[in-house]
Amino acid sequence: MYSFTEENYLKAIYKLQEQSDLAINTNAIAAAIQTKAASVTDMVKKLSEKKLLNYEKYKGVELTHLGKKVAIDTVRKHRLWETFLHNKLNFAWDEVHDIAEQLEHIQSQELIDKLDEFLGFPSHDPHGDPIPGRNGVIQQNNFILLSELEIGESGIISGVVNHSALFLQHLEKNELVLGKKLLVQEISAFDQLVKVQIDNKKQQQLSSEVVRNILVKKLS
Amino acid sequence: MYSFTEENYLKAIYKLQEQSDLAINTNAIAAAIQTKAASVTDMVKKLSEKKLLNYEKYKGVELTHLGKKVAIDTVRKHRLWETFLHNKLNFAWDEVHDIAEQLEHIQSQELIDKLDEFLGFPSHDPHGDPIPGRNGVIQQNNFILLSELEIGESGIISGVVNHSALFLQHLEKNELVLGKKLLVQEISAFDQLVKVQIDNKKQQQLSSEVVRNILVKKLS
DNA sequence: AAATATTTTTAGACTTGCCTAAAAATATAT
DNA sequence: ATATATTTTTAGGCAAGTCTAAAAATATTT
Repeated sequence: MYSFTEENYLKAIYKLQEQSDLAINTNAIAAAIQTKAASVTDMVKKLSEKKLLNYEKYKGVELTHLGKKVAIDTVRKHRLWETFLHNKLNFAWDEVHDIAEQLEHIQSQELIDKLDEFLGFPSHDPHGDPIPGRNGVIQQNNFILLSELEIGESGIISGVVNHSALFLQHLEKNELVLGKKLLVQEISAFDQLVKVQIDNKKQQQLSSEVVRNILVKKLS
Repeated sequence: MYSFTEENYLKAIYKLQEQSDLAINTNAIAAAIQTKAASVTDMVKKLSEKKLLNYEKYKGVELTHLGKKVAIDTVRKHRLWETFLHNKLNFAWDEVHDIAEQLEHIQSQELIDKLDEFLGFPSHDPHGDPIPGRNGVIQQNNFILLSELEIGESGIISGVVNHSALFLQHLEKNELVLGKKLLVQEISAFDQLVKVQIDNKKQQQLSSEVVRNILVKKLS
């Protein structure tokens, strides 16, 4: 139906559109997709002809309803494959992304439906990101940043902002994985280090870089 | 490492090489791969430059050790994915081929190793074809054609020669699936129809087209 | 408002893989 | 052995997707 490359462009534009409400410009797409602005111009013209996005010279692009549908479907496939790799094949959560980047382009609706069922219709991928449904609906999380918790408040680790392998490995090494409960005990006035207690047991100091990249489900 | 297209050429040439000991000519490859002879000439030149096969103008091609290794690895991936689709996702045995044709090109050694383990290191795919090991070794079957059994002999259905969806569906519809025991009871002198008894129960007449395409493991 | 800087697009070229049509080589028939 | 048929290769071209360098448009500064 749509090529590997087309799906990647649509997914990248979709993610840029989510991140900010500004018009999506050529350079931003080029940076996201690791290519050159000139190549992006070529490609958005083609995608525009296929009614996947609206493109006005020098103005930027915007996905059409169809383009958004294709993008979300690609995200769905990506996250289902990540879940498979993590839950069934025991890949660590920092290893699943690159392989899922390839698997997400396999063309077969039936495959995705059966994979979804095999995985037990998961709602979130190994990084806590919501998995869009068949219908394209994405259940919105009400997660907040760990850095937003006040002293005395607690939350369950439910996602990450930074998805880099380096950050994910760092979290894993420090037992900061999905499902852990964190209680904020102290926030240093001097260097903003946050002291948390993990699962009512051991205490740990977290840098502000870390607490700004962990999403938690706040416990009342 | 190698492109989708390169892997497909190598796999096709490998299979032709298995089927007959004749030199593999351009037209045969074109037919196998659904393309034109001129395109094959272009491609075999490139594969030859990459040391994946030996090519002499007007003489045909022959895989190098490296080319054979890549081909067998692609077959391994194909058959492991078919096994996954059938055993885990409940695809029928006639539905797995096309999806596996895509999945076999995913690049990740670790993925294949983990998939293999997840499946319990299967020795055969859903059609009874042997799955090459990590090392490229293919355990040879000693299966024979059902048509080779004499009256009074019996065997376990262990594979098929014809892999077409139509044939596979026909077998499924008639309970002629892997593992069934067949006892040859009668071979018509007139029309060569073979009467078999399935699993010591119901009897059935099989056309010579069918018996020439079923592989069985002969019972002593 | 003019000058400068930045962003975006165009132009032309490259690679991979495919095609058709024509030419060259090989195989087969008389 | 010559003529005919078949197979294979060459030549030239096309589409997708990428690139660099230059031109055009937009944005920013003074």
